[in-house]
Amino acid sequence: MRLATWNVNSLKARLERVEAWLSAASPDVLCLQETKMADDAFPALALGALGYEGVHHGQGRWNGVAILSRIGITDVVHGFADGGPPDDEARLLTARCGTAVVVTAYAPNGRAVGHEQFHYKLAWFERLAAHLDAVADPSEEVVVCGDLNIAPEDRDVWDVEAIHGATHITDEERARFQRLLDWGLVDAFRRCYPDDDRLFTWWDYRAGNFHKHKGMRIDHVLVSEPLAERLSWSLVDRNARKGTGPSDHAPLLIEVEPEAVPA
DNA sequence: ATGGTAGAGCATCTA
Repeated sequence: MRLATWNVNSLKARLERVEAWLSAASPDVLCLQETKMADDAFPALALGALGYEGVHHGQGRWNGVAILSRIGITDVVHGFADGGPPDDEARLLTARCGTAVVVTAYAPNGRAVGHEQFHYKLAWFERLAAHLDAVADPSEEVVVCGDLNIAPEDRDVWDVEAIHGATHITDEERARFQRLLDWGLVDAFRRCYPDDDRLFTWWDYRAGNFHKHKGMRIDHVLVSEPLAERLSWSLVDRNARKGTGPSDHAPLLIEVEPEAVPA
């Protein structure tokens, strides 16, 4: 199974690039974040023409997440299944694709440490942990992916001193990321590149940061052990961040070998 | 120089 996650920063503005990328990269599952559209604007026909079924959880101007799959989509859950009230913001979508439970997430940015939105971010990760308990078990095939808006380590940031005191790198946020790993998930990209620093998935549009390689690794694919033990490779497609009209995020892919079938 | 760009939608808000 080939699975990818991509914060597209508006699916409407990025549809042609998404279509071209699907054809070139040929993922079985593509999780999207920041679609910035309402459910009735989701381009199901255009994506269906490429062989992908899609489910979308949106609200209009902001946020919005989707799962595209050519290996089936069932058991769709919009938002949190933790028993709490509905989230005001469309940031979470869960579905079964083939044999895997796939959770796609667009975590809150946090804006500034101590800001109301920062507390919302921390609480949002608490709910995500409870959501995982409700929809999946780490002994099965589970993928939690998306723009988590956390750089797990200092080496996942271009210059940690330059953003000292900012969001994405605080101990509180990193503890929430670690909690996902403790639940039974493996950071697939880091497992493939244990010794490489400054490999990023996002670069600010401003000040030519992409070309200066000033970015962060804030998009992640976390997989349960049954998938991690069959993980073949992972990569960030930086070419998709180039050219005219890119998202500020690059797609992140993983490839998992098929489960061995006894002869 | 406390900046810069992009998207939604038409004044700002969010990132």
